[in-house]
Amino acid sequence: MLEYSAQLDLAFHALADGTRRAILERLSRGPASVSELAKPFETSLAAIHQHVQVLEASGLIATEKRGRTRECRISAETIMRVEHWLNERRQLWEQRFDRLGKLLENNEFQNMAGAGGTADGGEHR
Amino acid sequence: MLEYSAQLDLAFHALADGTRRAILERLSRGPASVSELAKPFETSLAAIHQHVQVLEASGLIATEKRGRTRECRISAETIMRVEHWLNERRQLWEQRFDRLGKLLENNEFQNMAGAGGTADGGEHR
DNA sequence: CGAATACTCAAGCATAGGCTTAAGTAACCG
DNA sequence: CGGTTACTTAAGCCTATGCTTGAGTATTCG
Repeated sequence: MLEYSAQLDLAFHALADGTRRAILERLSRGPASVSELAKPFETSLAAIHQHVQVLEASGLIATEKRGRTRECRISAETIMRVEHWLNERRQLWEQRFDRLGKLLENNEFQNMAGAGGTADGGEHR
Repeated sequence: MLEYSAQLDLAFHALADGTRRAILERLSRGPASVSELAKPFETSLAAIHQHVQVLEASGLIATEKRGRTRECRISAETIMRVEHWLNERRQLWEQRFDRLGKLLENNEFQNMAGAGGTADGGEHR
């Protein structure tokens, strides 16, 4: 199994392309074959096939060959992992922001009896 | 202002690199200068500076020059936009999955009086 | 069986990415 | 003022990406 960071590399890289995101949007509405996925685009089928391969390697989709068509469908796990990573960072940041907010509030109370304070809650480093 | 899709391109691309994600992790714990960000890595300061530029262009961080140092800090908006996009896709997918689940349940009830059905809830296309 | 369909694979090509080294440039420090 | 610090810029290099075209290969249909 790939290490966590390498998985995120693949997933974020896969998501960093508008065509691939459009494919995901299509698939979030239900499974489709490669040529169905290709229809909305002007690029070649081979190019879409390559995008599908990138998406599958990232774990964002899963595919299965049925006869001569390949059915592609969204896979939940990876998108959840990505959301989880983002969520953790954001929460860390928000916690810090809340603490900073409270600090500033306290400063304001203190400053009510003094002169205008700095705009920056200097707890840097 | 950049169009939405181009913003996502930049953000996901910025997130698709382990070094840049590590920088974000560091910054989610509080602002830092470029050389502080560079310390944990073996790469050159110039390389880290380039990563910082990519992150800033994506909107994931904001920076401000103070004297001869540049203070870098997380910026919330973009990370929230990215989470929002992922969340929407996942919800679409989950809705579909729920409907499919209910369909399969119904099939099971129907199949209790009949023979073994197909494993696939064939509502494809 | 033979044609059409639906990928699949392999080269080749142009651009973008990430890194390095080697200069700058702009504050600070003594 | 001169040296150190902290970026900043530029050039070059090598790899990775995304796309195309031109073959395959496997299925399905008449």
